[in-house]
Amino acid sequence: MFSKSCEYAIRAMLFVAQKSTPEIRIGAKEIAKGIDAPEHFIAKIMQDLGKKKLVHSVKGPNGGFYVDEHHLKASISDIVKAVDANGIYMDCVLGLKVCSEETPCPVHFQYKIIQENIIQMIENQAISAFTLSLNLENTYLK
Amino acid sequence: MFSKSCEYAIRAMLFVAQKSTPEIRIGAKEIAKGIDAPEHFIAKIMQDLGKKKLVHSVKGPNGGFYVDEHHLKASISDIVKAVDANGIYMDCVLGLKVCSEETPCPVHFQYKIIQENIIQMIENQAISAFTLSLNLENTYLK
DNA sequence: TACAAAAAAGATAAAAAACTCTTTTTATTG
DNA sequence: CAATAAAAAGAGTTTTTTATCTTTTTTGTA
Repeated sequence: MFSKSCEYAIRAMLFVAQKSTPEIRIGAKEIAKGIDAPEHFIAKIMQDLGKKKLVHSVKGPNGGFYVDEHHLKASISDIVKAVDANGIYMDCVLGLKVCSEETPCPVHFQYKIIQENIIQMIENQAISAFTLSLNLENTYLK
Repeated sequence: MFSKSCEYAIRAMLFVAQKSTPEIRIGAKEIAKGIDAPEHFIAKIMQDLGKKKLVHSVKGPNGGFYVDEHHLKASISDIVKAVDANGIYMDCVLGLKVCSEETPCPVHFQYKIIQENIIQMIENQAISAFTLSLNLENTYLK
């Protein structure tokens, strides 16, 4: 459904949302450990999320990544769009170049409902909504 | 969601189901044209579906692929399992190694419903059920 | 029996995704 | 100001996926 990069990006972002404040930044190494992902790969992904303005980054000693109130209002879909583009919104589940109400693939109408549910899953909660249950250890990132 | 190979496999199988009988076999080239996919790649995929007993194949002049009554009772999920293994049934949508009711990822319970819908989409109709609307040109494979 | 058609098998190639390493830049702190 | 910590940048590697090409085997038919 999502690329490995995107899975890591989502988990990394949720981790930073849970652990960081503008004063307390989280380094790539710590993120990698926190979500059980390869360190250098996470570094690249975080760099990307920084470019796309989904997180802040600070260089130098005590630097790292953090999110502010604004970032916390983003949704998982913002991460997905940044990393995997709009495939989830656009692409036919059977790979047809065009698949529409007029020229549907054999599962078009069944998939449409699933797609709407996926979109709801990634759009209808802000990043901030996930931190509570992470803190309570009701949900996990590794 | 599915690999490219799996998308092709599903479309190829539906195409063969629509066009073949035990007497009238469909060649890899014809399948490739019929679903707009690369010929040699389709040949490999069909070879695979043959090994996995999802289609029959006949060598030599007038040979090709066909499905019988038994094959028509299979579902898309049988193709998916043959080509992509059981990821759709098993894997965490955020890539956690273990993701369960006890140690769920942050979207576990939302995704669970989606996953059930996906499984229903690929399990609850036999291959034979798709040929009618293909024949009526209410659905398309390319 | 010779030829041709088609899949099977296997090798190879190209592209993309996943992952790693090195160097540079920036900033903090002793 | 020197040392150090951390991200940025960029190059490189490995693995997987996608796709192609060539040779072999099988089989029907002239």
